[in-house]
Amino acid sequence: MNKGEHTRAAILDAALAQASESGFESLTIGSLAERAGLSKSGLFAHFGSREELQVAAIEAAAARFTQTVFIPALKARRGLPRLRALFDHWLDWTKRSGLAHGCPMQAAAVEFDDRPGPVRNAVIEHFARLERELVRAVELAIGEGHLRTDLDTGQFVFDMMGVIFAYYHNARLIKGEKAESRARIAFERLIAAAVPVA
Amino acid sequence: MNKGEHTRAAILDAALAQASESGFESLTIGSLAERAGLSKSGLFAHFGSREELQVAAIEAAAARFTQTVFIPALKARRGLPRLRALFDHWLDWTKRSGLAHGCPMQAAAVEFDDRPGPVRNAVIEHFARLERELVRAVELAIGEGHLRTDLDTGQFVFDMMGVIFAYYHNARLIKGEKAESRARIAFERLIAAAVPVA
DNA sequence: TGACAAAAAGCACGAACGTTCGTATATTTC
DNA sequence: GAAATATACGAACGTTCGTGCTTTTTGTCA
Repeated sequence: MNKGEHTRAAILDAALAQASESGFESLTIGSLAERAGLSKSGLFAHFGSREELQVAAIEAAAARFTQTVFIPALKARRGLPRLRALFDHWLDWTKRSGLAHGCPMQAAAVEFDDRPGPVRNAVIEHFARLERELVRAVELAIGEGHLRTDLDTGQFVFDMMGVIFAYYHNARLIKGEKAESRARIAFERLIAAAVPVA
Repeated sequence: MNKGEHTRAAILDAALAQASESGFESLTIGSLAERAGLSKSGLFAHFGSREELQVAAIEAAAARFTQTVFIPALKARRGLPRLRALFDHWLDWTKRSGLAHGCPMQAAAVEFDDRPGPVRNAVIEHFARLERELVRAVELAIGEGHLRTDLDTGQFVFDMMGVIFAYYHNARLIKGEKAESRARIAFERLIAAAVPVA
């Protein structure tokens, strides 16, 4: 890896940490340069603009999400076990990837949902891909006979995401200790309602 | 109402609209003054600081939420009908209260969940109150015999919030047309699992 | 209507914003 | 080792940030 690519990666690491703490809007050139131990101009040279930096940060977050949630889940047997693994890894992916202060993707989703532009497009793309992958995982579970053949896969994924969102809200804002157990209960009930009858 | 109180209310109206569009971080004195048709200093005089302005905006949003969601729901019969009314009003409260670009509370929750201070406290207080009220509504439904007596009320509220969050995510970022129908299906399934057996 | 208070504007400040530029220092390539 | 390129820096740009002070306008009420 080049020197340049290396520092660029280090910058994006710092950017993700900062976005996790205080959101993407807080991702200013100055503060990020200080955190990364670079001058403003030195950092700026790696990206053509602040917007490009934000897009790069989104993409880095997406890559890390894939690495932390999807790749490890492939080790589980396809079908329901893999779906459960996806859920498990998703629950604690921020902790596991050093972003303990919150999911940068969710922050970006809320901050940019009404601001058209490249950043918003990147966020939308990530969530669209995520949804596709989840639907596919559910379909695989159906194919394995683990879930009902008449299951509304889109609805299942919708419900699953709701559980995750509620978990993050509860765990991060309210600091509720029951957040995790409640999330697991909710997910298990989703599954219970989706398994074949008898 | 005094002139001062009147303009103060107008400022907070503008603040909520702006927070709905672009989040609380975008709530700068300058841009808000322009939107409200005041000078920076004229607006600033109504609040001692930007932070106080943000807190006031949170409280204004909370008040509007109560006005739009809770108060109208009191017209429904207590118990399950009122719970359904709460859900319905919650789903479209942003549209109904002129904040079509997103729930300012959710924006604040995500932006401030890791930034201690008065703003964060105000957000936490609102959600704590909201949760208490919801739990109470569920308990009322149990008391009326509409829901199971052994229902875990905290879990039910957790699940309900998940549905709402998934709805807002889906409707606002992805612009999914199915968001509302899926939210209703999910909520009805929550209720179906919570009604007394036979 | 005149006096006094309240409200808004005007003006200025230091700091931080994103961005550009010229220059120095590493690093790579020959 | 020399030439070429990559990488980083420091200074400065115009703008906007939040926030003080002072002055002017506007309401309010005796």
